[in-house]
Amino acid sequence: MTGKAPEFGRFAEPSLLILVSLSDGPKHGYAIMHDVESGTGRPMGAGTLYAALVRLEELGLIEALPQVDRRRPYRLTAVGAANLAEQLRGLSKFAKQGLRQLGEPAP
Amino acid sequence: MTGKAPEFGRFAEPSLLILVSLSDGPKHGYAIMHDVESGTGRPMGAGTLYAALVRLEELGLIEALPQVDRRRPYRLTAVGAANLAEQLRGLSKFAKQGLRQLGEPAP
DNA sequence: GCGTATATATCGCCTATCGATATATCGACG
DNA sequence: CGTCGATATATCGATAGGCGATATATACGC
Repeated sequence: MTGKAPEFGRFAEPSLLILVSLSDGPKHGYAIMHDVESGTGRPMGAGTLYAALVRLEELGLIEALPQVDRRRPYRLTAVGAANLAEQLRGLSKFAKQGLRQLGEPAP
Repeated sequence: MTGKAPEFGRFAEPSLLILVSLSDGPKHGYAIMHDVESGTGRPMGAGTLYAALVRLEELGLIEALPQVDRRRPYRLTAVGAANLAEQLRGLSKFAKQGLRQLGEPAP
């Protein structure tokens, strides 16, 4: 090893990170950025964030709330919350299955 | 529900799906394809699969086993297994957190 | 008034994903 | 024995989306 932690292109899926951040309650972009960063240890680029917000809003998974000062808060829609829950359940099941197959003790 | 489940571009991350499939034991490409498809309900394109296999082998996460007839089996390396386990643990934790924040009962 | 943190927006590069297509072999079945 | 569908791998072109850099503007501390 050369000292650098192995970085094999880990799971990112920014949209999902954003949705989870919003599941905590409404937030504006900059707050989401920091929330995600503190949760995953790695910063999400502004480009990634705002582009993803636009896409998520177009899909109806999140919606904009009235702007306060410079802040443009978003919140999960009902559809977004339902969709997120479904994905997370699948994800959790998927992770458990993988860990089981690896012989890891179930958390 | 109106019958058809909404399909908002769900979590895919083909590489991870492949690694999990291989955590079950060595498999060749075609078998992985069907394994993943039966696990996720959606087929993985051949292009995605074979390109990902090349990448994963280059990264040392999987390795090729001797060819049998037309089959080119792969298996997880120790590094691959360790890396996969780490990612899955993170994923599981992430999913749990999200579900908790959504008010879903812990599975 | 100056620098730093907050906050949003946009641009271009580049990688990975996807669907389609090609090729070849095997087994079953008439 | 011929052909059809399943098995199996390989490769190509189009495109979306992630990433980092950059721009802009305001608020706050000092």
